[in-house]
Amino acid sequence: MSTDIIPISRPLFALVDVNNFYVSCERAFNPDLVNQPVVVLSNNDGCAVARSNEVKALGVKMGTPWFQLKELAKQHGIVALSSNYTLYGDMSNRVMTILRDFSPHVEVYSIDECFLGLQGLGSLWPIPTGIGQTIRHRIRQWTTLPVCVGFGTTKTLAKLANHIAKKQPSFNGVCDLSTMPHEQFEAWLSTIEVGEVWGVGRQLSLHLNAAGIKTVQALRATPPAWLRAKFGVVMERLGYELRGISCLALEELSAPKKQIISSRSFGQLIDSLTELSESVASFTSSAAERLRRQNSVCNAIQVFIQTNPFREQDKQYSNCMTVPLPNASSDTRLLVRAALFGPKRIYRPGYAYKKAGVILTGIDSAAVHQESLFTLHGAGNRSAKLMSVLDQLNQRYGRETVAIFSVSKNKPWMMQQKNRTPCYTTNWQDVPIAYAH
DNA sequence: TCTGGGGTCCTAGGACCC
DNA sequence: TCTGGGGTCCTAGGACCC
Repeated sequence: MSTDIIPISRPLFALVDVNNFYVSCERAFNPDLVNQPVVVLSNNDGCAVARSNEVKALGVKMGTPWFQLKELAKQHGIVALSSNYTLYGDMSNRVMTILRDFSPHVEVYSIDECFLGLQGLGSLWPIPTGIGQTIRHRIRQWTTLPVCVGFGTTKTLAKLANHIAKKQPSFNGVCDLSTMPHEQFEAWLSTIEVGEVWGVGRQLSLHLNAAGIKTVQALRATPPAWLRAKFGVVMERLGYELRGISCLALEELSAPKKQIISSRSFGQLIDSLTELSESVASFTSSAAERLRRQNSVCNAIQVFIQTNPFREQDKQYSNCMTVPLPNASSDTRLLVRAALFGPKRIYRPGYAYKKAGVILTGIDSAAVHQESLFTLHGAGNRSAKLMSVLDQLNQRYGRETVAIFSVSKNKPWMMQQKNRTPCYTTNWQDVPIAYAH
């Protein structure tokens, strides 16, 4: 069979990935950075979250704290830049827009990665590497960004192909595993460590290695049923995907988020409740903005605070609390007001806080599989009932002793002296601080 | 002394991704 | 001195139901 015609029925995926994305974005607007060793730093200039090839060649790992790099930076003239996420988001949109010209089936996987579904487009793009080079050329020309393209009959294989395209200069940025002769295919897989496979992280690598599975080829040769028995359904799926049986579909419609997190490490340690509350208010309002953008409502906010775990000499403390909203809402003022009960309850004086954040949960009730205390639909009955239960309890035991922390169908409440998260209470004002400990 | 089985709902925690 | 900020999915196990 000729390899340059793709049968209509055959699934084919492409993964397009921008090289060193944040660094490449910075270079687009400052050509002096080209060919220079460059890193982009995280919030507070804490860690290197993007590295140019020159920096990678120096052995700098992703996420290395900047203070550990300063000496190396001085030696090699590494340029360090603070991150500019507005810029990166804008550049990302431009790339995705260009990619939509190549296929109607697009899954934006992350800020710098995109899957294209090419099934049925064989007559339009008979040779995958051809479309790959066209994509590279056009994105380079229109945005200056360098990309690599990988093709495979499953998403996992397309990811792997992209990895090969990046590492092996001979591929010129485009690798097609779908038409590669079998011996060559196996040969490549045998050179790649199992940890490079999408979905195999540090822990799984260790366990796979212990079982004698060290290369991608070895993983591919392992019977999926055995993988399932030993590692679970996720690894089984990976096994099939590596064998060219597609288990992961293209997700063209981005589903609304099931939780929205807003959190930050502080540049300086914070010890006052006032400052903590201000941060929590600002986190909540930015999370609420994202909530409204996806047309969701939220019925519980988790607030968390913690000290700096890296300072082992300090007294450590971390705590969190889930604050319910009886009526689900996306109104910033309501959400902030509710969220502010969190720090009030869990704050302990005498600690130096390093990080805080909020998590909006119970959002988009149709998509949430676990039921929260107050759901948007039918909130009336249930929360009214709960309120009355709580009132009775409060009368009976006194307001000092009762908080509702767990609710299910046939067990409407439980008393809890010392709460664990999530702590649900319908009467924030009156639950004494001690119970939030 | 004997001490079910199948199902649901919920949570905590672990692992992974970029 | 200085150590990111988002997310997802899966599993085990407890509580509860009939």
